[in-house]
Amino acid sequence: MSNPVDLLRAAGVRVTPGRVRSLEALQAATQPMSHADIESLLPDVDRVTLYRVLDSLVACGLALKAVDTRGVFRFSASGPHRQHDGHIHFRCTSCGGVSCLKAAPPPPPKLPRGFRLDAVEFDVRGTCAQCAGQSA
Amino acid sequence: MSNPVDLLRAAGVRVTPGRVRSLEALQAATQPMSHADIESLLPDVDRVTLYRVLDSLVACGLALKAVDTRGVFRFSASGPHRQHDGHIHFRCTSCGGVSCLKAAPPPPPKLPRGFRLDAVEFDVRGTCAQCAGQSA
DNA sequence: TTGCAAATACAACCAGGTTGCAAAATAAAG
DNA sequence: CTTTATTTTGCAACCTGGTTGTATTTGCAA
Repeated sequence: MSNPVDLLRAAGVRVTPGRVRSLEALQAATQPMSHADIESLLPDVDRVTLYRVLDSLVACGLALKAVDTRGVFRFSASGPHRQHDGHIHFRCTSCGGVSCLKAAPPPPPKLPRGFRLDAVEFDVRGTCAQCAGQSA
Repeated sequence: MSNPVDLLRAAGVRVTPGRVRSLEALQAATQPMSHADIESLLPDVDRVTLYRVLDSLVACGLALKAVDTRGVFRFSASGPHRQHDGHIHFRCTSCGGVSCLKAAPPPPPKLPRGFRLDAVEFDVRGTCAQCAGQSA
């Protein structure tokens, strides 16, 4: 049951063409996509509507939002099993690719009084085997 | 020898008022600062000049540039003491601010064969005490 | 002191993202 | 199948952070 319509219904939000198509696009993607990426895939969806659709998907937990190194937001479908929670990401600075490492992330540190924890992200940056081989 | 003028000279770049004052501001700061933060501290420095000054400091290794959770660039002095190396950053998803936690970062994980490590970043995201208090 | 490369100020511009509001569409009740 | 309350869409305008072009000024080395 991972088809967009059911997911949207289960999340308790209205099922609209824009949401269905955006969610399909996110699910089909192999990398987090920027607003511009998705817009070029769905040229007949209004620019502003797309911003709001993406935010609504994030709000109901069906998508994740993060900033890339240039300060641009990128969105990805957050699968039913929260598959990107609980392990470490390796980001290749050469090809931009993301690999998942098997190792478990470290435990969250203690926070000062009053701080509220949402998420921890352990990002490891470097050069992946392929790119390292090519430059050698 | 950590005064701005000497640092700039040692880095082989021209010593200008804008660079000296910006570097002083970065050194005095306890957190990475956005362009807007620095601008409000140095109101008589031109906006565009400040952008170029900050980029020049990054280019010659005297400052570090990173994006916060809202996609805004933040700058910090990369002193000889590398004060932002060796501890964890907390990024507030509400105000975009960055705080330094006392805890030491976890050791880097083992990488698959052929992968080359450049840097690890342990990012903790959530709501800082100030923002949490306001929303309550 | 002079000459020139590098830095500054200012205006215009650009990209990504947000806001306000009228018109259209969803989904639930009758 | 209608009606109705509420969301969502589409469009225009707007905002913030950041960049580019260029004439003028400044740092600094000869």
